[in-house]
Amino acid sequence: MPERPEVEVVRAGLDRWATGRVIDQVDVCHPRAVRRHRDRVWDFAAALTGSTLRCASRRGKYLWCPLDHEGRADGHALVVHLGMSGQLRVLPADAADGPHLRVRISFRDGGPQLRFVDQRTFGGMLVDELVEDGDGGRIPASVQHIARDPLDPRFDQRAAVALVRAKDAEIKRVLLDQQVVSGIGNIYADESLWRARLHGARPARRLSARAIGGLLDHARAVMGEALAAGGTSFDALYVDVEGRGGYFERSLAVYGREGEPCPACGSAIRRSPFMNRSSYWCPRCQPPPRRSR
DNA sequence: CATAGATCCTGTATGC
DNA sequence: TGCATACAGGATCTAT
Repeated sequence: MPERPEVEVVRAGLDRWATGRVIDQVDVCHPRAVRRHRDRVWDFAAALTGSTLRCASRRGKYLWCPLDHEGRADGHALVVHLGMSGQLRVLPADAADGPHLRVRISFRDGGPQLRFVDQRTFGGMLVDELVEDGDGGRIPASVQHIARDPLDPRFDQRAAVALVRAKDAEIKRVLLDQQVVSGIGNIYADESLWRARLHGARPARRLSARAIGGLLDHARAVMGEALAAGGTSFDALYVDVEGRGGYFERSLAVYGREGEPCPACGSAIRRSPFMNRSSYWCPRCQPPPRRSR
């Protein structure tokens, strides 16, 4: 469930179900799920066993829970990225293994397990060192490079606008660059661009600061609305920790709506190839720059 | 250094 | 029915 609203829904569920629980056993069912955990000296399961999970945090699309050992912070965290198809599920210990179970975490209290399920295995988990984040907080070293998202109270919009304008690339590509602004993926990029009446192929450096500011405002608004609806779920692949989908799919204006009328002007929504997937846009509200599909 | 494109997977939907 | 192709909520590595 991969963009900021969906990841935040998962974070809240993780926080509610896992905080304060002591890990009893970790089973890695597919080694690829743990490929980013590079510390061979301290293997993934051993690093977690006996630790207590602290409250769940998030930066962009990354989640993590700091670890306590024997009642004190040990300077590490369990980090999770859902990738394209990852789920964190809270399931009773006696529930059957689903088809794409990658990691199972059991707790000392014998209560519901935390299971990482991931069809395409682009997601993963690791135990990583916590470092200073420059704002008085702590963040996993592997998440340091991720920018704040537009809904983050510490998001610096002026700085983000300047960063966007400094990029020599199409605006959609910049919007998806997690080091510039985080949390936005293919759905909310297209929805934000539509609301801002900008075509994704417009060069970022030729947009005014005002236009980029407006675009970020729309990104913030659409992701806020999506979060309130529990996120966007096209199918059972994208669910919260208790297996429930979100309802924002029916509020999407353009994403996945090729041929359907634009909610603003009625023109047929277009789809064009973009980075091995698709962009959806309205030909009248979002005129493409010349020499673009 | 910065950017565009290919790549890692597994499954479903669609067309011939 | 069988098979081939396209496509999917992402990040990262690689050529240029």
